[in-house]
Amino acid sequence: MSSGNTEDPENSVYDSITLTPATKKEVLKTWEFVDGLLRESLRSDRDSENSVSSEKFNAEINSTLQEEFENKNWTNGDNMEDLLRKNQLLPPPLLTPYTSPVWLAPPQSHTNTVLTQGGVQEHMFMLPLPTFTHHAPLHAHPPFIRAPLEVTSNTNAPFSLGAQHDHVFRPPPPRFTHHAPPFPLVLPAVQQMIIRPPALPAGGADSQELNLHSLSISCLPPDEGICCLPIGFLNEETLYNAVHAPLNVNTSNMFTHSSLLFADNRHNRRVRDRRDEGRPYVKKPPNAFMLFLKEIRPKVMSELNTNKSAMVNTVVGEMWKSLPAEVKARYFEKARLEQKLHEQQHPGWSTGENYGKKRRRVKNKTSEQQQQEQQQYSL
DNA sequence: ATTCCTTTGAAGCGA
DNA sequence: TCGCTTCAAAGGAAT
Repeated sequence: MSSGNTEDPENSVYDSITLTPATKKEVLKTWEFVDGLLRESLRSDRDSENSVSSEKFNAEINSTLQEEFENKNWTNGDNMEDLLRKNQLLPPPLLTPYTSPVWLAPPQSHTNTVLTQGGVQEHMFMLPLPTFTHHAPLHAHPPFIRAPLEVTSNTNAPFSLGAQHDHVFRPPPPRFTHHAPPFPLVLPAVQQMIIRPPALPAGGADSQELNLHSLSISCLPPDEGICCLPIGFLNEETLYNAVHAPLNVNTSNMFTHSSLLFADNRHNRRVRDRRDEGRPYVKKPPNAFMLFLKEIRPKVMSELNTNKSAMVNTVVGEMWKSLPAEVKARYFEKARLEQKLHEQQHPGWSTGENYGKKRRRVKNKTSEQQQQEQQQYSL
């Protein structure tokens, strides 16, 4: 590693790489932005409110899982396989307190047998396996820039679980590699970083919504004459407008049962194109990182005062890698639900249907290859 | 007008 | 099975 003075990050980063003082300054300033963002996020979204959010989130998750179970949408075997496939990335969905696994009693008519760490557990349905619960890592990996890096625990400032799921740790001394990304994150030594995932559900304690990416369950006020007015169809689904009956058509209140509303016209265009061919373009469900990205992007953009998504995504990517597994697990679980929902909404659909539909410019391709591709697309 | 950039994870595809 | 490619989101930048 570098022989630079790690106690003076601004001057030691790094002797082996030529960096102008301006670049160094900019990089450090950038990190201050990120640190400030995270601290502000921690301050503004604190304690009890988030606790309720977590409980709500867990309740919704458990409810959905129970429903899936009762409907036999999946089995214990499926779940175990899924957990095993994801290795240790699926500690239990419950978040606070981090002490006992979640137990869901199966319907009386079922006499399920599930495997636990200690052997066979009968007549109980457990999510997830306690094995993963107890082995969930209790420390965060410090953020790092790029491979090759040896990410080691910082014994001077061990990771600690703060209120709810705040995670405090000290980043390692700043490092550059020869493959530094365009937007390198350089972490000044001894600077403390507080990462807090967005509260779930996004609406906070008072929210009446469980916001899955592909399904927003809206609880309308019980009275006040709100009604759902069918106003058309979108991708084979009825599109409703929530209105004060019988007048006041307000397009801002539109909602639909699924995800096929896109704010970006470019994406709408793609959907339209596919529909014109007789088949709607069904997007693939988002993975865990995409859900995290979608939630935290607005805050990052706001705090960094930039609209450059590529830069923001790089920052969020570093944040994601810094999240402890038990926090990531919430997003993996949410992504799993998204996928289940997607399967139900689009039976028989596979990601292969979208494969190769996007037209990309490809670097370093021969003109012959590009010609072949163009011929393919024109078919 | 269209594609790239940039991230991680899931899945398809060809060898 | 393995390694590579594509696509999910997003919006400014590049083509």
